[in-house]
Amino acid sequence: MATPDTRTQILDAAGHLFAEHGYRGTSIRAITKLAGANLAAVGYHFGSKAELMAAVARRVIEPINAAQRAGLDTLLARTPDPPVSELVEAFAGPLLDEMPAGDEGGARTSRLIVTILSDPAEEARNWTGPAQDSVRERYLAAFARALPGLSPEELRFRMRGILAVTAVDRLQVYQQPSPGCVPPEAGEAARRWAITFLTAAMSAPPTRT
Amino acid sequence: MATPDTRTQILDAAGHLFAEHGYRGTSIRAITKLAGANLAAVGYHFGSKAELMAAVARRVIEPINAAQRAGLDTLLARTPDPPVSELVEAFAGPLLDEMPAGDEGGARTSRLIVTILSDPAEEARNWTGPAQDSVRERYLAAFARALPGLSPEELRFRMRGILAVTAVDRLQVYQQPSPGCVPPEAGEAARRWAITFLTAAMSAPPTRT
DNA sequence: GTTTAAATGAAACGAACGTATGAATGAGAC
DNA sequence: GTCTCATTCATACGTTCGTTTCATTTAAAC
Repeated sequence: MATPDTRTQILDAAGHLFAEHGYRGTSIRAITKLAGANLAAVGYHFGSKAELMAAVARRVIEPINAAQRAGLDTLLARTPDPPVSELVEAFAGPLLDEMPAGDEGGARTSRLIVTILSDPAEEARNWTGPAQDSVRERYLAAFARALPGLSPEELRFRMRGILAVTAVDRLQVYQQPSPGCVPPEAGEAARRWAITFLTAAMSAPPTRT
Repeated sequence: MATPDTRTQILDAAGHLFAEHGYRGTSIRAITKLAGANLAAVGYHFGSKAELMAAVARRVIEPINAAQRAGLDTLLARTPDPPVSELVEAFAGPLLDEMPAGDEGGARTSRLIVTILSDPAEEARNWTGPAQDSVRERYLAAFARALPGLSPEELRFRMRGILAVTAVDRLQVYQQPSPGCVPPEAGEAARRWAITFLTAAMSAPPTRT
């Protein structure tokens, strides 16, 4: 296959290294070395390390956003009031698909998203762009219709719970001790476990006040 | 009040800064400056920056572990088979208590735990010590008795879900747009929301295979 | 008062970092 | 051939980092 251009190679290398060592733990030198490019290539193609990170984040998150949006469109085309379980599937499914358990690339994507979401730097809030905000608001409205008794605040809390469960899936805690013996079908199983877990959680009756 | 000793002042300052800017985003110079101590004090009292982080992590996590352990002891003293809701309360409660929403200190603790759990560095896995492992295994066993149909793998998945929901509570996503208008009672409300959310999730029937 | 050990202070070390600069290289246009 | 412009390259700059060193201070023991 033809080797991709320098810009793409840098994006790939940065995706690997940011996921593995975090934003601050990854140097431009390490990225360009892994990409087989010159040190100055990052400045030339992206402007700065922060803008490179933003490009990496966009490349990871945009397909997820698109799939979430398409899933909701499909649901709403069928009925104006989709059930909770299908909303959960449409919202969490793309997240789980992009980071399947037991898959190396999936673990990397998951770590990358955790890196993005958990970075304390203020600028990290602008890494993802405003596109996902509109998707979230649409799901928020759909969930609000499906869960009429829920206050907006508690609903936001639960939506954040979905994000937490899907994104933090790959944190090492509670992982099987021997990483080598993760069965190959664990990816699909974990996907269904997550849907079960989240559907039950979202469907819980409102907390009585 | 008497000013605490240098060691404690450094621990306090490090707790603030690690939570706010992450491990790599915080310099020893910033810590000692905030603590009003000399730059070399970290090396003298803790040995290195990494060991300082481990001390900070232990100080935050140990009370949570102790409360989790005590809660389970209380439950098991009453009945050998506590219901799921009470197990969730005993396990997640101390986590939520140490990082109440709407409270500045709670937000800091939450961010600190996210920093610890999400740090990609390998050494971060040794920041917390082995004490919490035994607590987790005990809860794992208690949940297994309360949820007899669940496979060990799915149970581990759900336990990780508890951790995710409680720890990631404070990630900015889905936060109210205007941070000033968070009602003061939001802390206690969020606590109950989390218990509701997690109890329903843990009580879900096993995913059919 | 002298001794001793713990604690603090000021200063420096080498290394790694992000970024900027200007020359070299390459391929297509004319 | 030569001009042009996008890209790549080697190199350097200034900063900040964690750590170390060694002198100085402090306070309790004798």
